[in-house]
Amino acid sequence: MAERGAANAVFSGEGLLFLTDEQLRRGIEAMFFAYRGFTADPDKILQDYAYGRAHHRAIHFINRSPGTTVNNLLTILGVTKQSLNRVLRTLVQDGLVESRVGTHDKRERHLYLTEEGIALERELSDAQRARMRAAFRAAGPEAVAGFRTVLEAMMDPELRRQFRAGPGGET
Amino acid sequence: MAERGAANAVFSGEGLLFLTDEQLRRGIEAMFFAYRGFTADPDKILQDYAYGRAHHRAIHFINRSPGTTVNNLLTILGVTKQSLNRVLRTLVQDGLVESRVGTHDKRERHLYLTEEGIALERELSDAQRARMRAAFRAAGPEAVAGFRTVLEAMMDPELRRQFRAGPGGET
DNA sequence: TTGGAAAGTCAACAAGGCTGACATAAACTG
DNA sequence: CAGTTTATGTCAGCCTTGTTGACTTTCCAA
Repeated sequence: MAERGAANAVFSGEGLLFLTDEQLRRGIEAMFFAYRGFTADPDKILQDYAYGRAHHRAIHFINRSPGTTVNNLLTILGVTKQSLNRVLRTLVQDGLVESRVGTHDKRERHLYLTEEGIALERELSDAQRARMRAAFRAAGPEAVAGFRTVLEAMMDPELRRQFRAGPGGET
Repeated sequence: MAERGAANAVFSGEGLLFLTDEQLRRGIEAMFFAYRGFTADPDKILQDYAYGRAHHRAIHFINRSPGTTVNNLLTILGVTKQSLNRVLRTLVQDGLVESRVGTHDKRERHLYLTEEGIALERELSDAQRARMRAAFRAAGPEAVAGFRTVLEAMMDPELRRQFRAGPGGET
């Protein structure tokens, strides 16, 4: 296919970046292949525990924000409560997650990782961080900054807000 | 290029980038949230056709490499042939994909998009490219270069090879 | 020419999304 | 206080998409 000209070009101090359909297709495939690598290591570990990605996500965000409520988790994960509940139930039953009734508001359940939960979280995130660290080192600091900038720009506005707010910000 | 500082730091001309666990966690979450945005638009369109992400992936890679075989697709998609076959069957039945018996090797099926398949591919990729284009424009050319560098570094080596080879290269 | 390998298909099962309906307890509101 | 809303949990059932196992057809090499 022919490259499109001015309509899809962005000028920078260093040169011209053509946002041709072909360039964008490369970006799309890069996301697809990279995400596979991104999840590969945790997925392998999870098999040994008979858990899936859904469990990993729950464990990750409970670890990030100990004491977070079910509702907070629902917002961040973007799944239905039935879906999350199924996962949460097995994690509580297996003793990886503790669910405490709220003190302020007794309707809420505050979620914490147990010692065992923390151990699995560490095993999973060690693997994932190792790959991320290797990629960041190989790519260099400026590439990492660009990586983050583009990823942020790709998020839905509401998710971007959540992301920027960080662990403390999910009221 | 970067020098190593302390165990988790990388030095660059512009400053110190600490690869602390916290920084890496931010990178991990950025991938998670960005992938959600990345798939959001096509997912919405696919609902109208009662298709899923698996159909999108098949359509994408058949469009990228017309005449590719089922086996080629399997390698790229990283699923079992049974899983792919189910998706392919519905696409063929619905008249979006044509499957031609190989001339050279009659065991092989060569896959092509029909006119209708091309139309859906365009609708899906237009949506996905629009978001990618907006993100690339907002982030700027240097960020885009960094984005690609990090994503490549995150891929499994075999997938990275596939990615770099591009449409012509999946022998 | 025959046995194994490769490509593809069909069947059945599991994980993890989804919706809808409903229950309970706590908090809030008029 | 009565009625409503909110937070959570649960049951039932459906769909997509991953898996393994068994099978057919085709190709190729000993």
